[in-house]
Amino acid sequence: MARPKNQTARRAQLVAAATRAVSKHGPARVRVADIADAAGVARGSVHYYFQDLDELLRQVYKEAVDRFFTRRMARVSALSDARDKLVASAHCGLPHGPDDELVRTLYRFSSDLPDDPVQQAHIEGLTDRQVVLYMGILEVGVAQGHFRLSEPALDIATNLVGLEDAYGLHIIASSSVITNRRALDLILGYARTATGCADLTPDRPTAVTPEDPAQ
Amino acid sequence: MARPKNQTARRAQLVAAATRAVSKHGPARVRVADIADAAGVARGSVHYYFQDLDELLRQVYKEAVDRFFTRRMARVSALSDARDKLVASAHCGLPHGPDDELVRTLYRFSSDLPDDPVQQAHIEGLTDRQVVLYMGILEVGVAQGHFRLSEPALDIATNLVGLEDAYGLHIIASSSVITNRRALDLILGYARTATGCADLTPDRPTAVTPEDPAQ
Amino acid sequence: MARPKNQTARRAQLVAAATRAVSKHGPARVRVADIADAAGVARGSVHYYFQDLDELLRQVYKEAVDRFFTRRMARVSALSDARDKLVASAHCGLPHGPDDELVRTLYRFSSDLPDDPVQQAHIEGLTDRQVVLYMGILEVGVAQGHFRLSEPALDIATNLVGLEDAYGLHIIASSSVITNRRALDLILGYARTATGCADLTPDRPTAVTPEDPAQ
Amino acid sequence: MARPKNQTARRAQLVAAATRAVSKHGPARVRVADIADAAGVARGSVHYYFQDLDELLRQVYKEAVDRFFTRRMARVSALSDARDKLVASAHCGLPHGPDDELVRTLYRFSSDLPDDPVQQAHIEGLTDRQVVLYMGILEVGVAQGHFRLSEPALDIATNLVGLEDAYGLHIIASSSVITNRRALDLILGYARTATGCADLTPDRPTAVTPEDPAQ
DNA sequence: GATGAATGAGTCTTCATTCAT
DNA sequence: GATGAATGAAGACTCATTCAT
Repeated sequence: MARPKNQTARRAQLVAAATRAVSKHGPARVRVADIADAAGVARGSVHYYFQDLDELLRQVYKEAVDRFFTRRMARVSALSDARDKLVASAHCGLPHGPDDELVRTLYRFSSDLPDDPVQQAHIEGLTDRQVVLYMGILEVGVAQGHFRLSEPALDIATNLVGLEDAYGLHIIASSSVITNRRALDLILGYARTATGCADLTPDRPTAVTPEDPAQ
Repeated sequence: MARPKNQTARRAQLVAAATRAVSKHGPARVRVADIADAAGVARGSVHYYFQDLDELLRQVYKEAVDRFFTRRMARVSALSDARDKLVASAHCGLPHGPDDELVRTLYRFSSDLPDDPVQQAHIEGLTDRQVVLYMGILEVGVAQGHFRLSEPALDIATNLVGLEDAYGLHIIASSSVITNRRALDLILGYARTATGCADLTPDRPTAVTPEDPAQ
Repeated sequence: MARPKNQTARRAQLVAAATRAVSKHGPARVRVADIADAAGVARGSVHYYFQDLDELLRQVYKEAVDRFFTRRMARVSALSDARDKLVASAHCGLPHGPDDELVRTLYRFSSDLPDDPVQQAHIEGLTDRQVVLYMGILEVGVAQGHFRLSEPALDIATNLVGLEDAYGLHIIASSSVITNRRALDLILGYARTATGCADLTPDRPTAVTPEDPAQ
Repeated sequence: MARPKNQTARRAQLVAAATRAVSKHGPARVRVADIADAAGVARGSVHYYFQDLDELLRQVYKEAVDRFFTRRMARVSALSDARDKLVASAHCGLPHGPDDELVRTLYRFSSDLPDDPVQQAHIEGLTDRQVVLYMGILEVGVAQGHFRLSEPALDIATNLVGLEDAYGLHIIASSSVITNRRALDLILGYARTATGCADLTPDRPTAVTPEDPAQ
């Protein structure tokens, strides 16, 4: 709580603006001017709150990772049936579309990590956390008697995350073949095969609010 | 043959150098100086052979895509058993390791596509071609009686390519969890499940030279 | 008394802080932030009391000159024997050491006079006043029968001031050769030669407080 | 000789231009644009030859010190009579006038040395070398029977250098009192007193070219 | 054919100054 | 009275591109 309240709010505003700007231009090409414009402030103001562009970008990345994972966790843990959990997890692991800024930003960073090992560790951590999430879901599903795994749980979980990653990139890139819906079908198709559970369908009724409007 | 012979050789040399440079710095951060240094020529020479940096980068991307796919096609079509084909395809769709310049360059581009729609079309095309390749393999496998598909061939093929993409990115990023070997296991694990064919193992004897030294 | 009392006190506080800051960074490199920090006030406050940085710096210079000369005058006029006067004057014309902020500030300005002719006049005035001071001492010494001048009084006085200037700069620059003590010896050596008075020794008993604690 | 000839020439040209610019604005206020303008080149060109402004400024300082001392050494060693040597040394240790760029640059640096200890060592070295020069002259004069020293040779030499420093600063600052001629008189006045040699006059015939046109 | 000197547009960054509170 | 958030002008530095040789 060292920072006064306004400082924090302004920084958050700039991080949000920077996220939009990175989503659009990528971390390697984004300019301070892009961020300032997106935030509606003068260029000098960016440096009033952040030492330099790198510090701001690191913050953008860190928060994107956290928000992305937090969002999923909240969605998944609100459900009890493993089948619901799995479908929900797949659903919100994928970008809504080419304009999903949060996920888009994440992908932009993924191929442009500077030599900073800290940042590289972050991305590995994100993947690991997702794998662990799916592992838990699979184990719950087995315990509930819904799933019968054809491969080790770790392998299935890893593959699910891998497919999400890959299709997410396509969705972000505005692929005409892989849309959000098609990606979900493909992932659940694999999930059905790997768990032997035919109930894993995209339109599986979800108990929670299907879309978090505040994000 | 409008271009003189030397012209062509020099351009190829520069494209090769640029590929190395992009592999290292990414297309958004690579400098003309990096490329000239990598090629062992003067800076001005780059513009003697290419209108501007963008033209060179486009060429780098185009050739990387072509070489990547050509490599796989050659490997796969040299085999006749669909099981061999599938294992070989998976094998050479993955980067050897973090230093695989060709694949690394491809991934670098994937998250940094400029607004150029032509280049965006290219990457979609690459994915499509790979999917078609796997589709063919799956159909041959069915015809040969080795495979019994649990999902539509298109879906399986798409998933296989997706997994390759995802794990390739991890390998390139020097992930400690997903190595080339682990990725191959995971992909073949899925392939076995989806085709019902237990013969799809990483060490499946390959008839061709296991490693092409020239890239 | 147009200015309210507090106003005056605050300005003095800022001038003192600015003197410290200039002593450290030099007038050309000192920043408003340095001064505000040194004074323990907010940055904006500097402009509340001074139109701009230049005005404050001019004030710093003016006061440094005045304080420097006032200090000497007080010391010298408190003594009656011309020999004591001369030794005391030499003593307090030199910086105590590299950390003598007042003199350090003066020297910092000396080589960084802006094109402002007013400020240039100030420094000439300072030198002149010192020369006049020494002239008076020499004449008193002659009258008292202690000194027998080998050159015109003006020349000796000018040379004494010149030597003080030169050695002061070395002391401020942390010279290992020219310390405060060595400088005093050299100056008095010249003074003995020029006045033919062997009594001009550094440790000549001084009747006043040897050190003014308030600056 | 690693650097090609043109590189060297261009760098020298820029150092000369930078010397002029520093002479005018001081090292703390000189801008890259000032230097580029003085050299008649574009701003970017400055960075083509020097890593950054600091590197160029360091070079300016180094060369000014060297040239200044070399000039004196040449003049002094061309004479054999110690009286001529002393007068010549004093003559060319002083700036010709307010526009003497070489000396002006030197003085500009003297009060604005950054925290760089290397540069601080340089200035001490310059003073030391000058003192040694005068020491030699004094000893020769004694040996030739012209001088009879009233103080230790080291003290006289140090004082002579001190006076030169002090008056040089005044000349540079366009003092109306201390001109080149007046400074020379004062210094030689002291020299006559300290050496007991009445022959040390400003207009002492000098055997060499009185002014080096190429500097 | 090739070079590398030279350029200047584009960016980041610093910091004096303003002003609402 | 004082503050510190916010600004924008100024300046250093980078680097793609040009061009004379």
